[in-house]
Amino acid sequence: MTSEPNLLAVIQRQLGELNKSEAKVANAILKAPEEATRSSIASLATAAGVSEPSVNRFCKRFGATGFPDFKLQLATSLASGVKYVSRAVEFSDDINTFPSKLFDNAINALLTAKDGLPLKAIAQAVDQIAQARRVYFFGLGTSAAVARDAEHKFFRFNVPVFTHEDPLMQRMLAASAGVGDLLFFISQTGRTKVLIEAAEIARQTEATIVSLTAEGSPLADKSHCCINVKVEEDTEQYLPMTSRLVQLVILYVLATGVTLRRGEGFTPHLARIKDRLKDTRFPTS
Amino acid sequence: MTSEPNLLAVIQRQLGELNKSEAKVANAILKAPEEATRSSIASLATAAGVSEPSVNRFCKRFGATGFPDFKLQLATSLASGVKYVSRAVEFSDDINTFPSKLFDNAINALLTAKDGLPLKAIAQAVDQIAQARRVYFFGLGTSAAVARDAEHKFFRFNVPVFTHEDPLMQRMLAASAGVGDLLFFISQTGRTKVLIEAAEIARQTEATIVSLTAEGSPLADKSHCCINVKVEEDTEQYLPMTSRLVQLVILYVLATGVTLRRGEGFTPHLARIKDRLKDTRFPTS
DNA sequence: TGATTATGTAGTAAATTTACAAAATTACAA
DNA sequence: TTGTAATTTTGTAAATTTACTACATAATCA
Repeated sequence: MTSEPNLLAVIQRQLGELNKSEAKVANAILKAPEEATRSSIASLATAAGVSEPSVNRFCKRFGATGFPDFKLQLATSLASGVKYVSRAVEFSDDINTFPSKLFDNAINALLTAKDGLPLKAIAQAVDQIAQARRVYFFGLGTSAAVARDAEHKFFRFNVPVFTHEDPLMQRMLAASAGVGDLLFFISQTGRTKVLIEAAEIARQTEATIVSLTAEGSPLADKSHCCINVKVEEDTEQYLPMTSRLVQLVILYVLATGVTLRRGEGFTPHLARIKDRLKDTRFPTS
Repeated sequence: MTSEPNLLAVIQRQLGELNKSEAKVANAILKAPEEATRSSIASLATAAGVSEPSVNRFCKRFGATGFPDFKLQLATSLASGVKYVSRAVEFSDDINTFPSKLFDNAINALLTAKDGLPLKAIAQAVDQIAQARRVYFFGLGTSAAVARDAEHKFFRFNVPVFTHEDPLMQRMLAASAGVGDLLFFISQTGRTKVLIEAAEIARQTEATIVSLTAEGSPLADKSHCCINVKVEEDTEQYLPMTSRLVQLVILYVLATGVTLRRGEGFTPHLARIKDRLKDTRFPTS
C-alpha cells in the first residue's frame, strides 16, 4: 500500500501509454477530480463516454483494488495538495470571517513547517543546549518576545538561561562568552545588523552559536548550527504572525528535546517548579 | 463545501452528546480511523456492535450525505497526517517522532480553538481597543511574553501601548488609570493573585478591563469583557505551550480586527513603519 | 485470416439506503 | 414511587443503488 504522493500527477504522466477508453477516463478525472471522488462508477463512465467496466479496469491499472478504493486514493491525494492555501484577510471581512481565516493561516503555517522540519539541525541544537553551561537568548523586536518565551521554557531546567533585548548587552555578553556558553540568536530575516554584529563578535570566542532564522542569511552563516524553517510568506504583510508561531513551536520542540535527554529522573524537578507556582494562585474553587 | 479540517476532532468532541449506538460507532472509528475509511458499512457496523442503519445515521449526523460520503470526508481529514487526539510525548520518543507529535498537538489546539471562538467577546474587545486612548498589557510569567508580543503588534497602530511585567508597576498603573484607558490582562489560569489584585484596583477607576483568560475565573469576573478560549489540556504537563499559542493567535485576531476597523486608509501607516525597519537590516543580496 | 487485445453487455453480487416496526427511554400524572 | 403516553432510539427487512465478473463482440495487429 505505497500510495503515490500525487495520484493525479501519475495519471497525467501515463496518459500517453493508455488505451483509448482508459485515456477517456483519465481525461474525465483530470478535468474534474473533486467531482470524480464523489461520483459513482456509472456517472463517471457516462461523463467519460465509456462503459462501467472500463472505468473499473482503469482503476485497477493504477494500483487500486477497485473503484471505491481508487476514489479513496484520489481523495487522499487531493486533500494533501490543497491544504496549504492561506486566505488573505480583506477589508470586506467581518467578525464572522476574519478570525477563522487567521486561524486557518496559522494552522497552515504549522502544517507546512511540520513537513519540512530540519530534524538534523534540531537534534544538534538539542545536544548543544543540553551540554551548555549557560544559554543566552538574543532577539530584537518581535523576536525579542520569542526569546523571552524561550527563557521561560528553558528556565525550568537547571541550565542558567538569560535573555537580553538590549543590543549593547548582547554585544558585551557576546564578547565575554567562552567555552560552555551557548548563544541562541532568534531572527526572522537573519539580516538584522546589530544581531549579526553580536554574532560576529561571539564568533571570536569559544562560545557556541545557534540560530533560529532564515536559511542562507548572514546570521545563519555566522552560526555553528542554524535551524531554518520554511514558512510561507504571510499573506498579511504588515503584521507577520505565522513565522513567529512556528519559531515558538520550534523552541518548544527544543525544550522538549532537552527534557527527553535528561531522562525520566528529571520530571520531579519540573513538578517541583510547577508546585511552587501554586502559592501565587487562588485555589480552584 | 465548508468541510471540517479535522473530522475526527469533531467526533471526539461530540462524543458525550451521542446516543448509545452512535457512541459505539464513534469509538470504533476513533479506534481505527484508517481502517474505517476502507471498510464497508456492514463491517463497521459489526465492529461497532450496532446495526447498519445506525452507522448510516451516525454519518448523517456529522454532515455527510451517507456512508460513502462520510468515508470520503474521513479520508480527506486523515490525509493531512495530523493525528486528531493529542499525543503525549514519551521518553521512548526520539528525534523522528517527538517534534511532529508536538506540532500535531499545536495544530490540534488551534483547530479546537477555532471551532469555539468567542466571536462576540472578540468583537467587543476590538471595539474597546479601537476606542481606547491608551492600552496596557499586563501578564506575568509565561503570559508576560504574550503581553510583550501583543505590545509589538499593537504598537503598529497609533494607539499608545504599554506592557508591564512588574506587579508593582501594574498596581500603580491600575490605580491611576482613567477614562479612555484599557487594561488588558493576560493569564492562562485567571487565578494569579497579584494580577487579580491589580484588576480589582482598576475596577475602582473608570478604566476598561479586558482579559484573555479562563472562563469563570476570578480574573474573568473582574473584567468588563473576557475572551475565554477553550483549549484542550496540554498532554505535556510541565511545559504548557498550546494555550499560549492560542492566546497569541487571539491577540493577532484582535490586532487585525482593529486594523480592519481603521479601514483601508490606515495601511500606508503600517507600510511606513515597516519601511523604517529596513535601515536596520542588510539588504537581501 | 487468425491471434491478440480492447471494449461493451448483461447478469450477479455486494453495499447502501429507506420504510417501518419494535424496543427503550423519558415525561408526566395519579 | 408507579403506570401510562409520548418520544426517541434502534433494529429488521425490503428496495435501491452501486460495483464487479463473465462472457461476447469489436477492433487491432501480424
